[in-house]
Amino acid sequence: MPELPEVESVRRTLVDGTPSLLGAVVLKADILRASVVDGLSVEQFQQRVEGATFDQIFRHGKYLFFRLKQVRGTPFCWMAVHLRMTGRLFLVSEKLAVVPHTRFVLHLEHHQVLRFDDQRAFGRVWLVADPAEVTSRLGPDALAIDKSEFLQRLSGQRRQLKPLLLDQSFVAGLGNIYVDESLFRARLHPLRSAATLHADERERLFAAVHGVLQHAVDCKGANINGVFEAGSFPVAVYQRNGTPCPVCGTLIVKLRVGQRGTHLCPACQSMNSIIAMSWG
DNA sequence: CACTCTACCTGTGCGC
DNA sequence: TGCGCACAGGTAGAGT
Repeated sequence: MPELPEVESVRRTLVDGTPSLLGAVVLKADILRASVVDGLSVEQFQQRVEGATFDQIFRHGKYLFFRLKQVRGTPFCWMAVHLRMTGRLFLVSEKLAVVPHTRFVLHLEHHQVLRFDDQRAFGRVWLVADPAEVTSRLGPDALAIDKSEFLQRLSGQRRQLKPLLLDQSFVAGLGNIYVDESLFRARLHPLRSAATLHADERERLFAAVHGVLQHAVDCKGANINGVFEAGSFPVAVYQRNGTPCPVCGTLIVKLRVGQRGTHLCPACQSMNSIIAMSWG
């Protein structure tokens, strides 16, 4: 499940790798599954991408945006990519152009290809004139947001912390793994209403989100049962139900919150303050 | 507004 | 061995 740290790791690899995607010219676009292209036809996608040059890449939340300098029509367009559950982007030799779950391949100069694989086929690619067409629906990037803005956005919120942090219009980039890890680090129960948080708990939440994401970026993402082989971020609670809490040794438990598996330490992340409030 | 549910996908792992 | 099924989860959109 690529979330902000994994997507950032992809971006850095494409920008800083050898060769870099920056400066690469698209010779040909092969779409192996039409549904990967969203909002325009495969033919339109090919027509606009072929001949174009990658000249900028940035990330917002879990989206990657690639600026393409075009040869005809408007000077630039943007290719937006969301990896969703199982999507992966690689810059590799054209000898490795297709594997069983390859969804599209952009053939580049020098026998390189940008390859998009996606076992579950939820991932999507769009072409937009302006990234704001996508980012306007999103909150600030969860790693870029500073404390004052985070606290400002948190004030007035009354929703439970788990669905709130998963909501990409609140902050963009957290998914199920890093929400559970952030709430564990903040010692906050996922069912707590944001309205019940004291000032010190609000600051703890910001510090936890920022600290978890920064650490995970430094680790090039997580490693869940070997799924993200590139990353080495050690999860404390995610899918670790039945194992001891790394802080207190209490067994990690799993709940369902909304439709999501939710993992926590029942001792470190107690609901005591809520119970105390209800006892008045 | 807040929430719940469904659809979109497919590999995995379980019980029988 | 193999079948059926629940499950994993990000997001959009519909419904309560």
